Amino acid sequence: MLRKGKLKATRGRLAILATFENTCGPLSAEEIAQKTKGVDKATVYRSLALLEISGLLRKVDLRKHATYYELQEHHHHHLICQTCGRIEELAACEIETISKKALKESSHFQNITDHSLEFFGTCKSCMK
Amino acid sequence: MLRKGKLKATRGRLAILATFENTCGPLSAEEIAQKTKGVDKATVYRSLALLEISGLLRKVDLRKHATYYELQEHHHHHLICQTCGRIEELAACEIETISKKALKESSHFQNITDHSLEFFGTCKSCMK
DNA sequence: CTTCCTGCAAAATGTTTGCATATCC
DNA sequence: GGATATGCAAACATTTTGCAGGAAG
Repeated sequence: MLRKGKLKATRGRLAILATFENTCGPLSAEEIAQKTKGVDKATVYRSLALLEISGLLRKVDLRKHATYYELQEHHHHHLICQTCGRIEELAACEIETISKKALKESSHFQNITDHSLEFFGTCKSCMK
Repeated sequence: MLRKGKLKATRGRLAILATFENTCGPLSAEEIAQKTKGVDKATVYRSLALLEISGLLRKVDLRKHATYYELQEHHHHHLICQTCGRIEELAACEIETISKKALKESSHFQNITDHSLEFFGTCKSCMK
């Protein structure tokens, strides 16, 4: 898995990836550092950056102060409750068309390599 | 403009809004504090939070460490160059359909009030 | 005149860096 | 063995908070 990203399989990185696999949903750097015992915070930040560049992880925008990451397994987006923070995963994504139109409309961009799409709203239990 | 958001029209808030109108594109809290002379950083952060809640400003995800805001005038999204950070504004947004499908697909959410959609890629001058 | 806003200073939080040592291939 | 990753501690950046005085409705 790490070799696919052209990265050395070190203890720290393996531990971080293991943490992701034992959790569902996005994690902040802080949370990862906490859950991954025996790995320094600095290493966590450095690893997250590398893992993101090599495409194993992806940043998620939750509109919080901290940076969140999740495993780049299948492409998907999120529904985030603005009240309690609950996160639901959305399977479908039909954004390719929009993306192509965006590039066509653009005057200065050569290509689009990535996008972020998150929906914010209220979940049923916060609604009452 | 502030009254529409049920906020007092204070010196600080007026100054911050003025800064936005004198600039094009998203601004970070830091940048606003710098450009808006005579207003304290703490006031800037407090005001930005309020202005966002009342819908006059909106957060923008640029995948940088700092939080960016922009005036909530017309609805639009951005194209962000991953190399130089150049930002282009996209006029069109046909995401309503996707949003409705997302809500239908969801099991726990009552409504969707907002979304964030940004495209990341490379601009022509960074391509060579 | 009452409520809310503001500045200042300090603290909390989140992230990055330098350097010596340890680890991976 | 050589390049790269790690831990530790310290620096840095960003955001939040407490409190006393000031401004808006």
